[in-house]
Amino acid sequence: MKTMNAFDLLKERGFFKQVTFEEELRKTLAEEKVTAYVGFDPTADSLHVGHLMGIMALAHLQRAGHRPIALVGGGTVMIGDPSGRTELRTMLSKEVIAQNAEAIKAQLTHYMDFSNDRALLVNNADWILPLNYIEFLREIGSQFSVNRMLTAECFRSRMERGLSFIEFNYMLLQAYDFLVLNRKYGCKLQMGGDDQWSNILAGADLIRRLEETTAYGLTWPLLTTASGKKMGKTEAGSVWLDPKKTTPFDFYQYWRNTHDDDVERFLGYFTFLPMDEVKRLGALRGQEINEAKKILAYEVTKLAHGEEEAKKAQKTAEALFEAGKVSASALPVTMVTATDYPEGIPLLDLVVLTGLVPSKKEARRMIDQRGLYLNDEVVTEVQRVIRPGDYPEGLILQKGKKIFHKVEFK
RNA sequence: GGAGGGGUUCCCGAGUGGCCAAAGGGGGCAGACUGUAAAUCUGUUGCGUCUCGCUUCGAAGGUUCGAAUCCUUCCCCCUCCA
Repeated sequence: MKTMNAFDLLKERGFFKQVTFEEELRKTLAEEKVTAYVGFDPTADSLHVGHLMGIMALAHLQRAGHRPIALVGGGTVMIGDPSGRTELRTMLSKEVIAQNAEAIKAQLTHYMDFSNDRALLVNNADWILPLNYIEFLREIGSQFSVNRMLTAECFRSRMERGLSFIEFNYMLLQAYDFLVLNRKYGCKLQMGGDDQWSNILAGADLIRRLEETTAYGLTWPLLTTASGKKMGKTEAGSVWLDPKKTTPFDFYQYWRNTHDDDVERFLGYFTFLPMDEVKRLGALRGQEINEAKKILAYEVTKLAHGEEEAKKAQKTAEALFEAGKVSASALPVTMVTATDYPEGIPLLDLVVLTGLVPSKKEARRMIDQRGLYLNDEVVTEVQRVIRPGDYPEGLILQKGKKIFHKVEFK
């Protein structure tokens, strides 16, 4: 089967906002195996949903026969990208960054194949940390015009608030990354969110000047949900790819609750479903679009956590919401040692213990407002005490309509 | 380095001696309505042994019966000048 041009594929799936030399890039992607990279900052020991655009862009490219490089910004993270930020980033220690990079690689392997150098993972700490300041200034710094840099959007917005010199250098380092990857691996394409546009251009320019060869840049639209919220953030914090930080069930639920207007876009970005299927699902209206949401949630969860977990999450969700049954295996569980509470444990304490609410005060409020359920029944008695033996099978606490937590006794 | 302005609860922002756990908005949470959607409406939003107590208004001291509010020192941020 003749595969589609990778450029058209990305464009069709929505990974397209700005691009350099569109036709030329398209041609290159048709004619040769292209090495392309996306950078990820190792600010935490797990990637989260906000990184998924970059991951999927690389994964789609690999499936179209090209070679992705995932660059972990272990060096640049020590500077902090000023784009879209108003504050200096806190600096992490080298050890922590190295650990994070490892964890990130493990997660990336779910999405692409790193065997036999079919995809590469590099850490820019390897070449940025040893840099010599004077040499860097002479080789790289001399190629940049401050006047021009200041016209870049990412700096302009910061001119009013102030911009530290260290942040001002971020662009040079990112450009340098691209140059290094170009020299070492023949990397010709850098991709990123649209906030990265000026940094990507800087890199492509630098390569053109020093290597006298063309390098390309492609950005995708910055991802916000239809309700204008930042992608991947919930009240509970980020939605992580690490199952220890965000359970597969919660992960599934995050996608299951996608806004109607986001469903089609998300299917394009975050699944490998063929586009005609994506369009069909996205066209569903009213109650029917729930089908599309289930498929979205299932597919995305499958990619992140594997088929088994995805099925489990889906089953749990169906049992909970459709059959109204409270049983279910994929819920987060808290174990309570009965012997620690010979008199029984006050429900208020139990709710706090599960992490459903941060304080007893809030637990009280929750009960007052009839927002807490125990095994499907509204809790009305604030002072209720759960005695050992009351629920030998364990019990399920529910906060509001959608948040469930299982408690088991031992 | 000089002059001026400012740091308030998750965020923005009012509050200049007691009526302040601190207006208002945003956000969050819960309820109603629904499709596990959106919008809308209602309630709620420091902690606890909860008609009472404790902690909070950049930090530490001080004045006072009483301080977010007054005084002292320190830290940080911004603007203008150099």
